[in-house]
Amino acid sequence: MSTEASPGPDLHRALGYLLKHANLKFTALTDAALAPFGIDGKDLGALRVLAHRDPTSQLQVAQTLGVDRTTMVALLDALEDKGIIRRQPDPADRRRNVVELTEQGSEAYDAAEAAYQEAEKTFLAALSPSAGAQFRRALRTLLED
Amino acid sequence: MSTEASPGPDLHRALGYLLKHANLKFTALTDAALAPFGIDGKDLGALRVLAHRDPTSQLQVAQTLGVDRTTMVALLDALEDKGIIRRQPDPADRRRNVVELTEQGSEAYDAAEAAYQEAEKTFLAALSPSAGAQFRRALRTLLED
DNA sequence: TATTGTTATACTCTATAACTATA
DNA sequence: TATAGTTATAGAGTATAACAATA
Repeated sequence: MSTEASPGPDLHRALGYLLKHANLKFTALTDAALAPFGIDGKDLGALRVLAHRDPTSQLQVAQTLGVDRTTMVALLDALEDKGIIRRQPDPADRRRNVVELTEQGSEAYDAAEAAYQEAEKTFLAALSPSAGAQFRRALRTLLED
Repeated sequence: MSTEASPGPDLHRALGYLLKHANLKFTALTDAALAPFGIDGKDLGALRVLAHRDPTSQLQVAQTLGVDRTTMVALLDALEDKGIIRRQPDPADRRRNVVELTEQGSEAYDAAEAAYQEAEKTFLAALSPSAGAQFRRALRTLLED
C-alpha cells in the first residue's frame, strides 16, 4: 500500500480510520508480546481482574470486563486447560465458581504483564514521553462520562 | 458499571482498554450520526474513495480500503440498492465494474460527511481544541512507518 | 422464582475457495 | 493463463435462549 492518489489523505485523516488502525497495530503488538505465555490480550484482561481481586466468581469477572457470562466460559476453559487458573464451587453458594490464579498462573501473569507493559512502551516509542503521557490522558478524558 | 474495587484502575489504565473503548464510543457516535443517511462508517469510507477518485473499479476501492474484494460486493450491493452508487461494466475491460456515485449519492455523501465531521467534533469536545489537534497528531505519528 | 454456570444456537464480520466472464 | 466480480462456504467472535443445579 504505497502512496495512492487523492483519497489517501482524506481517508487517513479521519479519526475513525486512525482509531481503528491504532487499535489493530496495538493489538498485533501486544498479542505477539503475549504469545510466548500462551495468552492474548483478552486473556490478560481476565488475569488482571483475578490478580487484583480476591476470590471472584466467573460472573463477576465477566461483568468487570464487560463481556457476557457465556463468553467467559470458553475463555476460562482455555486458561484452566493451560493450568493458569483454577475453578472451584464456592462452598458458601454452590452455584458460583470461585476462580483463582494457580501458582504457575500467578507467575505467568507477572511475566505477561511485564511483557505487555514493554509492548505499550514500544507502541508509544514514536512519541516523546510527555506526548505519550498526554495521549493516554486524552484517551481517558474522552472516555469519561 | 459504577466504581468497582481494585481492578478498575489497572484495567482501565491499560492502553489496550482505552484504545478499544475509544473506538467503540467513536463508532457508536458516528454510526448514529450516519444512520439518517442509511449508511454506516464503513459505507462512508467507500463513498470517500468514490468521491475523491475518478471512475474506479470495485477492486481498486477494496484495495484502497484494505478489505477483501469479496467483502466489497455486499457493501456495494447495499449502496446500489439504496441508489447511492451505480455499477457499469468498463467498456475498456468488461471484467471490471466502474463504480460511481449517483447524483443522489453525491448529495447523500456530502451531507453524511458533514454529519461525520460533526460527530468527530462531538467526540473530541471533552478536549481543548489544541489537545484535540495534538491527539489526532499523536495517532498519525503512532501509525507511521 | 431467581441466579450461576453451561450448552446449543444464531448472528455478524470477514476471509478463502471455487465459478463465470472476460482478457 | 490470469484477472474482476460473484457466490458458496467456513472461521472467529460474541450474543441470546434454554437447561441443570442451587439458592
